[in-house]
Amino acid sequence: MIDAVRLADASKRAWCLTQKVTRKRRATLRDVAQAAEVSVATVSRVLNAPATVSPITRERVEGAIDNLRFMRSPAARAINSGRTRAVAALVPTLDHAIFARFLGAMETRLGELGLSLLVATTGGDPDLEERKAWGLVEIGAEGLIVSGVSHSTGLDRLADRHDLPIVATSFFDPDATMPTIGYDNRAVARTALDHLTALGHRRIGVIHGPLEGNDRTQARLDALKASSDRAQLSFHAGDLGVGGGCRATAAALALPDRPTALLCLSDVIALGAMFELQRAGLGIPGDMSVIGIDDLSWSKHSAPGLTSVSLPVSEMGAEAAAALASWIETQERPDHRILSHLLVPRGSTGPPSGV
Amino acid sequence: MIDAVRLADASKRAWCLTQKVTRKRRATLRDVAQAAEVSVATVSRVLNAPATVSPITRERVEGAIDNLRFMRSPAARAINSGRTRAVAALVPTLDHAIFARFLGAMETRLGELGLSLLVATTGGDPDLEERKAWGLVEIGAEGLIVSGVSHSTGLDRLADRHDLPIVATSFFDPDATMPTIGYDNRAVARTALDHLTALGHRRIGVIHGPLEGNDRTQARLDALKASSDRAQLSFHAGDLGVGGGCRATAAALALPDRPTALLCLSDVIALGAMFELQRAGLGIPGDMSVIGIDDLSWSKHSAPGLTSVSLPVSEMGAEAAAALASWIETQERPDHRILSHLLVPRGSTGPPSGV
DNA sequence: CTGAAAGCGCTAACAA
DNA sequence: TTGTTAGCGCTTTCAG
Repeated sequence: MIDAVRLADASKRAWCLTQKVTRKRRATLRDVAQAAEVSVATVSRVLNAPATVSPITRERVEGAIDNLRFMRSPAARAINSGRTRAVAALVPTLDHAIFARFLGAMETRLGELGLSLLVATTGGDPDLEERKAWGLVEIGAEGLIVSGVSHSTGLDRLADRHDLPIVATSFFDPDATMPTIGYDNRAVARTALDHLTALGHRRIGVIHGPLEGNDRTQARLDALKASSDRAQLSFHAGDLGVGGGCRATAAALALPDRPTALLCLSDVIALGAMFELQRAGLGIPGDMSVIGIDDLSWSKHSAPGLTSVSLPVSEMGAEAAAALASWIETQERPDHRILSHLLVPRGSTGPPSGV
Repeated sequence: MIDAVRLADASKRAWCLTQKVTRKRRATLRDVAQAAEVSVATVSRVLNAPATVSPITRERVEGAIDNLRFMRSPAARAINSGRTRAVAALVPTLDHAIFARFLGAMETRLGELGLSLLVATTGGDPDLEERKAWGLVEIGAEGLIVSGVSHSTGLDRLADRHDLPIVATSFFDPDATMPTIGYDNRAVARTALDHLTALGHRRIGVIHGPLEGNDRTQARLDALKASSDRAQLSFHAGDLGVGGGCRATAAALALPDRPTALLCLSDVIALGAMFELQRAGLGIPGDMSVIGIDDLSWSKHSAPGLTSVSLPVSEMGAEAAAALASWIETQERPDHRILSHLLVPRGSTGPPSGV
């Protein structure tokens, strides 16, 4: 019945000013126009270019807007502008400081650029990754930032099919089909190893998490294996998280020819290693050196401070956001970008005992 | 010129089948209809109710869809359905395990419910909180879940203005204007205190983070102060994070009449306390008991295991997601909901020395 | 089973 | 400065 009113000859302003819109139906631009006795164009103007409307009409319109508690429909705006102003990030999990930090930086940067962030987690499952990616696009993501798995072809299909900007992060690979913004995981691992060998360590236990669907861990491990002439390396896998670090470390300690240093592929794992060493009554770095990767915010505060390779995670988030935004804006695909890591030596590493 | 084609008499199917759509313009429903020689309605049907279309036409249409790499416009769908299928969460920061875990659980649940998650961070700033909330709604969030600050009136205005479903989490308050889903922070703090006093501690140092814009910390502190007849409490504030815990702990240790136990208002702070104690050469729990709140995933693995009050953070995320979804779906505002916490005694607490 | 046509709520020419 | 009027891309009656 509201429609009947609308369809009535618009020039004949015979409607009743005091009519109450049926409760629960949200006010539209037309309702406002009607209430303010102006055209929809005028209302649209006070919304988008207030300066072009005479103060007096503007006030009237604004009054109507307030009375009717009007809000523009995002969908209708989007359909006209062709833009939703939202992009999406796909990460394996939020329950990991490194991804959380990454997303935080990204969200902040996107906010500055006037974009909102959709977040979805994949649990490291390529299938889910693909499904969620489609879902995100279907609800309006203008671009995607993926972190983690990423080498799946599903995303390539999406990118191709939809001309969707997708940037991959957490690794750098100039040969990848989509732009990558990240660090060189092989170099990162080598940096850690170099630090240990430079201190004189020759028997080193490498403590790492699960490999499945984790390119980063794999790349680091590969680099280490390729450098195994520099030291005698033993590899110990654990589950995700601190617990995994504990168990893998226990395995390393049980070795007949125990390592003099532990190279942990993440700070979280290193924390587990430190706990385990403490339980074993081993001193750090006196009995065992420990180095991590990530340089999480607590690493500098541990006792002793954890030597770590600092990864440009926040920078990566911000850069990825900026790259994606510019891609969307200019239609020009951004270049791959490598970010540098940095060794942060602290108390947890020292020369092997007996040197 | 494409439009010229479109405007040509539609019944006269005189267009060239091999014409290539101008590259870069995304295919629309009409393009598909044209290519498949059917009406837009039919294309829409194969998209939304494939069963109602004859297999042969359907195949033709699907072929066209593939050829033209067609994807429906989310905006256009939303404008018709009135639904965006996205909700938003507003948290102080992502850089904190507790919020990350919360969001993770929420995203998972929302995914099951067919909703996507927009995430924005406020840095604990009420102004930013309000701005971001409006922004999220303006790009299409159908509902909001806030965590942290939340007592700002700005959100109430938003809720009122837009009839926007907003649920508040991380605390429980049946008198709040919006539905709250959370735990009783006062009870949580009392549980921790009870544990310590039951063990015989009478001088307890309370280690906490910043208060500004943090209702949860404030509520916990209030409860503690109200119970100060049970023990002699000293309060030590630190910055956010492990570092803050270290410094506040150092202050507590410097007290002339040193506490026998440290009640840390979060596990992160407790980690800082443990590090600091280790640096000071004090044994846990021999020289000093430590209890935290949160029961983060690493807490059980520390050396010794950290006694903590487990907070139903994941459950809270899932519940909040479900409540918001049902609110949106049924238009019925959900009830407040209180979730229970649980003391998890581990090795870091014991009777005071000398008892 | 299929098509024509009327919108959804808004923006943007183009006129007045 | 303001109004008229086409659409945006899709869904959805209502007829055939």
